[in-house]
Amino acid sequence: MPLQPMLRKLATLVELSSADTDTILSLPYSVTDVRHHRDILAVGERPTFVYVVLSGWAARYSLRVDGSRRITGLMLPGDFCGIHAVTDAPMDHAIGAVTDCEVAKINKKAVEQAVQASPVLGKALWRAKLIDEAILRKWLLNSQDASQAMSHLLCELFERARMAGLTEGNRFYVPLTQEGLGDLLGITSIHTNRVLRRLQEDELLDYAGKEYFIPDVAALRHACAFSPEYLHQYTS
Amino acid sequence: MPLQPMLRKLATLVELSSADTDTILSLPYSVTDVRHHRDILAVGERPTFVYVVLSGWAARYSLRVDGSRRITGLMLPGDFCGIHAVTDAPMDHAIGAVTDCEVAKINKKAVEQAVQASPVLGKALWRAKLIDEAILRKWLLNSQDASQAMSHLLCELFERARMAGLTEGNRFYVPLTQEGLGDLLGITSIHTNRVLRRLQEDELLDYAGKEYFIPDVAALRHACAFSPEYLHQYTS
DNA sequence: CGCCCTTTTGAAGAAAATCAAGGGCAGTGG
DNA sequence: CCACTGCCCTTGATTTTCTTCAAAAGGGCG
Repeated sequence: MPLQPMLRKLATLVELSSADTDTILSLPYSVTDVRHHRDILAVGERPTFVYVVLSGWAARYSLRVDGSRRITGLMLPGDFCGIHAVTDAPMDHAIGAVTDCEVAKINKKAVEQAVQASPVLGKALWRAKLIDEAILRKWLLNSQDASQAMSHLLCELFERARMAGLTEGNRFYVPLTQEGLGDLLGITSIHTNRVLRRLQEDELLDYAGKEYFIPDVAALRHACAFSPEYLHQYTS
Repeated sequence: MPLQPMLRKLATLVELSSADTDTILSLPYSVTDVRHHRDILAVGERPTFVYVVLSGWAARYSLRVDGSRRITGLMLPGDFCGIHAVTDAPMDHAIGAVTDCEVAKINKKAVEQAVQASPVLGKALWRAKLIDEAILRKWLLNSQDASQAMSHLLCELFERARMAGLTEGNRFYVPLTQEGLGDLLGITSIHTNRVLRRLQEDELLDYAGKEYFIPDVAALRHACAFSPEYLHQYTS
């Protein structure tokens, strides 16, 4: 069942009855393959679908006048975008595939009907949006100090990858170059490199290529005051 | 009618029928006065109301371990917060009054019922949230260069103040100290001062105390690539 | 093997923080 | 009325952080 990653994600947001699960699994969808660096949604486009990442990573990003890029959001398997479709508004930023991705397109009307049938689904969409917003606030909050921002980002990505079932112990894969990480934090790739090496020296982090390893999660979290609650505002 | 600012705001988001207006005006609410620097919602609190700012400015903020503050959102008259209430999640940040404020508290259940009665209201709430998110993305995007960030912020505030009916020509009032502006941009008050003076020298901006004047809106906008679409993703 | 992309390191320069201090202005109280 | 106080704005000097420029060293893949 291809929509499995979405179900997994939704299950972290709300408690799904088997009826809700049925509603979701009966959603009509089509799966598209998107090659890395290709856009899933372009600036100015008015999405008529809700998009769910099934495999791979995608990112919200904007380009500046000088050509530099800033990533303003990341989507891991199970994450969706284009909920935005409810508003008929044009995209003020783009969403691009970071790696080759499988993406499910679900018709906006079908989503609206599903929300009618399973109100808890509407609640889940709200929660997902609020988490997106909470993440943006954290990124803004941590943007003062590159080292702290990096540590916090890695804590966040580790946690999100873990929730998506993409970790092995304290090891995980981040399919971004150091330049990509820089675009996330708003620093140059050179500075990204130095910050990473520093964390490695301090034994808060280890990495080889795009494989990352956190020797001591508590220590890394402590270094950047990371507290995971904002990622799953799930309490019911 | 005290809820006037909220109506005005909603009218920028969706087209309200007179029935919708009636639904909104019949919402039960109570008005509270909040003194400046007091919290409307504290960290950890689980809001059971939706709060609407009727007069004054409020801000979302977080405190860092070192005591410094970062403002991650601003609320002008008509703006609401605590929509968040739908999720029962505890606040991961605080909302405080920037100036003395009048705030309306509307019971969460009443809001849910109003959304049932006037679905367009639900759409408006979604739009408002999406605009909050778009603003956060812009702040992140512009956080690279203090001068550009400041110009962009002032363009945004002018536009938002204008939509709320708080401007006189190109003149408007920003009830924040330079330290407050610094907390918005993530820079020190000293640097804030230098950036403002620079804009003044360049004749992109004039100010005296908290009164700001933009001699040439197009010029200021051009300097920071400001384009207002993200503020009112209103197209229907 | 050779090429391209990415990582790594060095050195110089710009942007912003920090440290330090003076000045204006409004409110308060003698 | 004036001195005092607190808050905010302003400016200068110094230090830290990050960028820019430059170049070398891996690493995967045709």
